[in-house]
Amino acid sequence: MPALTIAKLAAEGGVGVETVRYYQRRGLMPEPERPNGASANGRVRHYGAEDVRRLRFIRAAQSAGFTLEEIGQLLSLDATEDRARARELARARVSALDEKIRELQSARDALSRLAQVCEQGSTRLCPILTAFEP
Amino acid sequence: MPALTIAKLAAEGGVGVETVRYYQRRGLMPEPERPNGASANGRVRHYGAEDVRRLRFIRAAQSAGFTLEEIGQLLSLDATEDRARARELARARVSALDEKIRELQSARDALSRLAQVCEQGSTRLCPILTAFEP
DNA sequence: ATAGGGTCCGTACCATAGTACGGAGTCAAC
DNA sequence: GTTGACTCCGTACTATGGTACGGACCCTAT
Repeated sequence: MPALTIAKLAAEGGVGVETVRYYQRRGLMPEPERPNGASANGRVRHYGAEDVRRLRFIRAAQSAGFTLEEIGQLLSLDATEDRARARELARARVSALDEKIRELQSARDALSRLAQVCEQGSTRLCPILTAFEP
Repeated sequence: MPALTIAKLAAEGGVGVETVRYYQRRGLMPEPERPNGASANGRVRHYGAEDVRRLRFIRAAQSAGFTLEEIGQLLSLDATEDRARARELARARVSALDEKIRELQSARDALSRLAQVCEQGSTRLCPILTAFEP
């Protein structure tokens, strides 16, 4: 356990320090105990490998389209081991992703066609407004 | 040209009236001339097929990941017929979409595996936190 | 001619996900 | 034993894309 400071943790997760603190406020990241020893308030906290995993999970789940709210649910499900609910959330997101992927794929194809048609030197128009029409 | 009111136009585009007005404020939708006839201020505006196309384009471009800012650029490019720039924007977005699609696909697969593993009655754990780990 | 529903317009408010700031405390190195 | 970088904490502000509200006005049907 490498005993990271918040800046190191943030770097491991590819985010800024303020973002980690924001996740703490939202209850997504734990606020570790301050090592009790001196003036009660203001001691520096340290983080370990678990925190890095958790932070990376949050980022990955975000890129999978979960909101921070939903990610909070997932994290507590992970603690309570409510498999049924977890499966439900995962399946719902898979469906949403399938639809989103189809949508992006069709947008991608439309834009790709547009770029072709708008080739420099082409005599045809560049029909931006109708690019997405079926 | 069917002469739509703003509510009909919004319905055609699948958005709310307030959203159309928001797009007008942002300069994405034209604010049609008021039919001059009576008290100068406060006449009801009418919209036609062009407006419907424009509104639908905005929604489609949004789902392709363009921001409203970029959509504004696309719309003015459409007016000026700057093909080179249009091609550039389209190509950039195609690349971004390709990457996004790959990302979503891999998230989808991870979640799909998770849902399988979290099958009810399964004796295995439901490893939410590690779902996205390679 | 009047009632109701829709429009117009400005301004305010919302949710999401951060980002910035300022003052105080802490810690490691020199 | 002080300097400089970093931490802690609360509060405020940002960007994006809307949504809501309220008072005035308009328009159509009855």
